[in-house]
Amino acid sequence: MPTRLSSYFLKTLREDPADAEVTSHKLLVRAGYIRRQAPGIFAWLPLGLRVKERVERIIREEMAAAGAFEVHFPALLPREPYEITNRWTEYGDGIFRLKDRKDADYLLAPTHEEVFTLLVKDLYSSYKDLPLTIYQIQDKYRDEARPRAGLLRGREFTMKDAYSFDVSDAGLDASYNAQRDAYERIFSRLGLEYVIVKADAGAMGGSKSEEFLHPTPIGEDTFVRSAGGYAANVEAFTTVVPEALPIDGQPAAEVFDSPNTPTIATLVELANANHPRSDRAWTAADTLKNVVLALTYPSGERELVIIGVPGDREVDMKRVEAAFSPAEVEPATDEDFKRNPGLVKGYIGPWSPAGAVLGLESTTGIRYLLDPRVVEGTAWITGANIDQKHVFNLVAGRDFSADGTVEAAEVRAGDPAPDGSGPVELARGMEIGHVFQLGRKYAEALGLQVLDENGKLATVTMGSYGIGVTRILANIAELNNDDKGLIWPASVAPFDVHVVATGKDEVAYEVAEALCAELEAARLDVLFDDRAKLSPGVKFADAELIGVPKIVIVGRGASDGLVELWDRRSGERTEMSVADAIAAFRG
RNA sequence: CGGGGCGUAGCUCAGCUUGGUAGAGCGCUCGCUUUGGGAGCGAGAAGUCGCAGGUUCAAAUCCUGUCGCCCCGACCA
Repeated sequence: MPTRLSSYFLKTLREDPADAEVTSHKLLVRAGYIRRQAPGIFAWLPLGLRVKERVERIIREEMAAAGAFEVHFPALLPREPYEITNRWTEYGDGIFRLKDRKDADYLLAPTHEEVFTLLVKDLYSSYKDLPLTIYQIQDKYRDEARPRAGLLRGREFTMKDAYSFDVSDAGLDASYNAQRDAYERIFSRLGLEYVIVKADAGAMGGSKSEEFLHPTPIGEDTFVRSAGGYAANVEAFTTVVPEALPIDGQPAAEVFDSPNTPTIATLVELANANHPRSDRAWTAADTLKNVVLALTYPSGERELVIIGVPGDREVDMKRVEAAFSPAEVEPATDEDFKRNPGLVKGYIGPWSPAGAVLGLESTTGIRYLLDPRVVEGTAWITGANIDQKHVFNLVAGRDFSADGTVEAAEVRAGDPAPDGSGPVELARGMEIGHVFQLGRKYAEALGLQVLDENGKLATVTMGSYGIGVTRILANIAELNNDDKGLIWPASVAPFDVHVVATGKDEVAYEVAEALCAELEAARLDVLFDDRAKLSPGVKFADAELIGVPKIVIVGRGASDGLVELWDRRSGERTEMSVADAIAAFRG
């Protein structure tokens, strides 16, 4: 039986909801797919459920093809497993916590690594049982500081999360690649463009991590890519190290007076005015900016570190956070400066007439890390560690050295890709999938070991693989619409055909009824607009809003056995016989 | 947490500056007409103007506080 609109649970809205900003949110609410319950939390209506199920079906098919088994965990979990891995604490305000009647702590799971690990530990003891990949499609809960954009960043969202278990690193690679391949097939079938970017793996201690980003202006992640195929998260981008320059023959360093130079621009201006260079003017790129940061480690230990970057580049806090993770990073405070009188605020540099205050021969004991571009033989204008004095022609490797390098400077369009594939551009993307080699972190913490072929206990190595189901759905909606409404790709459309009966002639309804029966017999999901006493304009507008890609209009030609095939995407309407219409869908 | 905007009928909004009977369009109910692009006419139902205090003869409107929502940022996989 077709789904009849006259009695379906559906109300479309004529106007955009006031609380929606992005297209997918507006249209999904207007067309009756979802309703908001609380910030970032939505109810799913029949149409929405159908699309969600279709997205999930594609994922299930590809998971099965990749040899993964579906399981299902509760969203409501006890505190203990997360306590063992320290994530109860690490997640901070990011998780929903609650207590039962006995005052015991529970949480709504933000992700399920712990319980999957424990499940395998429960049941498996031998290497012969591995490899294993299991997954679930489950609602996740994260108490986001700012949910936004409807389904695109919710506090409740549906995720497919898979976990692989292997004895060997090679096995993990294979499991990882199987999931990665499955993701490529899934996104291709969904018609979602994606780029695979190297992701920062530091935070979770894993060895390898890649994100699937869907390029879109409303994306929240900035990534870089080159025409030659390089793609990376900004945090994971590595700077191309230039060739070292000869030190011999470079002029000696000179200290100069530099009062009132609060910015790099004023410093450059003053240097050009008072100490011009013969071959070319000084620019911001000739200056070395030294920034003092305070790192706070999870242990509570606090460490100052100074990073030096070319003056024409800002320090990118996201990159810095990634570089020093899991430490928290903040700018040094006035207190910090007071405790370190060797640091002259505004005039910090890796050198001093009185002896090095920064770098390897540091007298301050503060680590000094440099941007990779500051290679041996490069000359810089930088602070002299004396109030109101800077120094120029300060040569790396001759006049100063550092304790290492750090990826802290911002990435800019035009920077060379590290793999030599050309200059990069910056683009916005939204994370729709993430594959991650976790390694043995969780297995170690939770004691997941199996006997190997030598009868010795071996700690299992794991991967975790996530796809944001509801986010994918929103991205598809974001991509497939026009000013009239949604236009679903056939692979995820809530119905295969939308039959609209219209006109005052009873025959139209009879012909439409028969047509629906034929289409159903051909195993198509049919939505039948059988609403009588409703003007045609309303039905057409609803059909366009709902967005089933194939529409059949049964109206004025019905008594002659003619119907119109209406392609929602192209807008094209073709009149044909009922038999031809059926044949078109069968073919 | 910082910045901005908004809370009035089921929905989208006007009214607030300058205090004086609570409004429109859509939706909903009933009747008649209408049926290829969100129909017409007529008759209706429907709101503690977010909440609390204050000023005033009188508060949707002015003042104070508070709660909530949306957006930008911070944060976040």
